[in-house]
Amino acid sequence: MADAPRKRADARRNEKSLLAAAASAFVTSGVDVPVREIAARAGVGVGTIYRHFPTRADLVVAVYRHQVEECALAGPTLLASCDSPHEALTRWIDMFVDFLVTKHGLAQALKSDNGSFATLHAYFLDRLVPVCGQILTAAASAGEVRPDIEPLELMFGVGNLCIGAGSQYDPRRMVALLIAGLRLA
Amino acid sequence: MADAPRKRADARRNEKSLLAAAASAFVTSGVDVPVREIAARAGVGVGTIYRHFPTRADLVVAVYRHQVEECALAGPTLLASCDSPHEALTRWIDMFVDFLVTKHGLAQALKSDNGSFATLHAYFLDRLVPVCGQILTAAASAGEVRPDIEPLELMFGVGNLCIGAGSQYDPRRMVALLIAGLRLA
DNA sequence: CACGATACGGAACGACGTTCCGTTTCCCCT
DNA sequence: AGGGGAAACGGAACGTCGTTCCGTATCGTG
Repeated sequence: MADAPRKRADARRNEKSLLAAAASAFVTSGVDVPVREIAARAGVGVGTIYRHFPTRADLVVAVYRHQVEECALAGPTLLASCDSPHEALTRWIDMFVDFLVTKHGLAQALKSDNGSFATLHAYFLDRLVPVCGQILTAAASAGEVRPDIEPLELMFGVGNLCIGAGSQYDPRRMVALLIAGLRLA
Repeated sequence: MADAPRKRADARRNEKSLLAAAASAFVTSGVDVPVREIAARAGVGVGTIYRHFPTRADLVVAVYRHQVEECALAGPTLLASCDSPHEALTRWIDMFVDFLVTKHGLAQALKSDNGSFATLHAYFLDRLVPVCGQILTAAASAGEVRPDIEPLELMFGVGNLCIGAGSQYDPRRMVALLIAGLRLA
């Protein structure tokens, strides 16, 4: 695993174009944008997409990896800087919500058991669930929230609330309601 | 609008087959089951489906109309028979959740702004939102829940929580959390 | 029974995801 | 420098899906 066997120059170039094209296509048409359109924007053939990113999930992960990382790192930071674990939880969840709602159909894709999204699923969860768990147990230890809620289910619940938010309700408000329900009387 | 101009016998027969086939197909493959499969199960051509049910939503509405009606009627009943409006709210929401989770992809379809689901959307909302609103205002008047939550947003929130429940969490439990968040301290 | 109205079936079309392979491009080695 | 094999490319082709359309079959009435 020492040194990665350098890929060809055109391959690296195309991968970059693809990432840029996908990022731009995602914001205008959601993560469900047709493969052909991403290919067209990047000026490559569809085959090239599949070679670099075998599943759509791989592409989505690659595009959003940076932001997911940011969200994961914010967890410990918030926990250290906030007055109470509950405040940290609220702030972190808000951050997570903001991330989800700005990406059309991302949460949608996350819940899908479509198989082709399995990678996406796994990546997001592996990275974020432990962070959420850390904050959650801190808050539970402080007696601020119920101790019987798993981070996994909380994150799925929040994710699902963000899916359909559309214009029907304010996702942050609705999620806040859910978080309020966590509180111990 | 006096008397409906009797349809042909074969047309009525096919409509029945179609409803039965769709109902059975929905439970085994979700409401996203391919049109061709419903047609095959009913022993008719695809054209026949579109003649009877111009959009998929019309078919779904027809299949589930009875259960939606039941849910709508239960609202006033619960309100009258329960000790507190909040208990009625809890019970009614539970009923709604049970209805949603047993229909794969129904909530999914409900949130979709796909256009072809507009009818479905409208029907469910027209029928259930007023009922939810009635219970909600009763509970608010009794000082049991926050008065600033609209029935529409609550129902969407609950619906979205039911969408991805899958095996990740118990939808009733998660929805209960949301309802708990409604409570006034 | 015959004839118009009504309804039927499934071929046909366009959009999409995905695969596959003939062709092009790159990069290393001599 | 330049040649050859590996790596990567592009887009045609295939299967699936929703939807439309119209020639054909069926119904029910006079």
